[in-house]
Amino acid sequence: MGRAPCCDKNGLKKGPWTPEEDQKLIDYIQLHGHGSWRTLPKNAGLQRCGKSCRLRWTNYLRPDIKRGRFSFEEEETIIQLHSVLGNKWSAIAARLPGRTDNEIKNYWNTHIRKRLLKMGIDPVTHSPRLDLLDLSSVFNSSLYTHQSHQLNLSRLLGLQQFVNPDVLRIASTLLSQQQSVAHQSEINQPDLVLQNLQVQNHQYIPQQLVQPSSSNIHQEIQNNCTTTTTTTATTTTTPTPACASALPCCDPFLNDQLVMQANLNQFQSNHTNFAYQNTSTTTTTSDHHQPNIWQDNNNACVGAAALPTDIAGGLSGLSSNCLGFYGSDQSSVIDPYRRIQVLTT
DNA sequence: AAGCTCGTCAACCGCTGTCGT
DNA sequence: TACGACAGCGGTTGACGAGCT
Repeated sequence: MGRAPCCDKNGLKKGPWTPEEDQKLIDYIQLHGHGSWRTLPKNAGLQRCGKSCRLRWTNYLRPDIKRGRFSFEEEETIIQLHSVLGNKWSAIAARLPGRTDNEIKNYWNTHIRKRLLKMGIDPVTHSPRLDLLDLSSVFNSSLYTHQSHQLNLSRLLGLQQFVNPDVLRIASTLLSQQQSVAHQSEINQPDLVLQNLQVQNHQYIPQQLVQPSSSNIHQEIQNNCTTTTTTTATTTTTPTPACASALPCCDPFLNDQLVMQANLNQFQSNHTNFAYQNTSTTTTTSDHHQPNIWQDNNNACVGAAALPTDIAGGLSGLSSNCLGFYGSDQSSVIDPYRRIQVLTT
């Protein structure tokens, strides 16, 4: 049983604010400041709870609030900050003058999050959702040489920065076992292996896709969100529960998975190589005429050009959008727009 | 024109952290 | 140290409008 809602007490009013109520609140705060929100509504002659007054003021009536659509720069900032801060909306809002946490949260959930999903990017981790990919496409393509029924181990090793190392180890073990069995029985049947690998890889986060620790913001988050325990033997840093959402993890959003799987299926049928399709694009982060990568899936593939060829080839059956977006260097993780610039100059 | 679906966003709910006693 | 009051935060809800059939 949670605490009773404060507005249920004393029959206080709920729901949308009227212009008269707004004016009362504005007048009172301009004269006296908000002081104690608990006592404010009574003093201001409002039939509202203090919580409701505070929310109305901070999210709507405050004079320094900037209203209207988010600019491209604001959107870019939100994405960058979210990649580091996670769902710390108030922390993000603190770095966007005139925007409230509520506004940013709404904008994220209704605009940005959907765009990322459409591109095959996990909006929580800001990394490609490899856990949703069909690994059979990997093993049925260039990783697995059909003629010889042998696994291309060099290419498999090239995957290690994207795939759970345990999965790779199991993959190499099982496939080598299977190769010997298949060789004996002349049966090539990787299905059981792939089923196992798919499950194993489901929760894995590629390490190089974790944000770099060089930025001040990231350092701040590390300071805020981790507890360090030192023993005589080791020093371990663990995320505090409150900050778990800010750290890369795979959330089980089933709807998201359905959306992304649909997109990945589309990508697998539409994109069979990593060649950058739009090399004429030249852009800078300060150029207001730069193409909006959220609106163009092909533009989001630019990072793939920088992938090592063995990896790119090995992943030819995977979503080029997923891998291309962040590429393989750290800068692209924190700033996808700068990534475009780097690759096109 | 009516009904339906979907997107948007203001507002609410409940939990957590902080501070004073 | 324990407890209560309060402020703030993040997730969720629901009203409303636009677009579609």
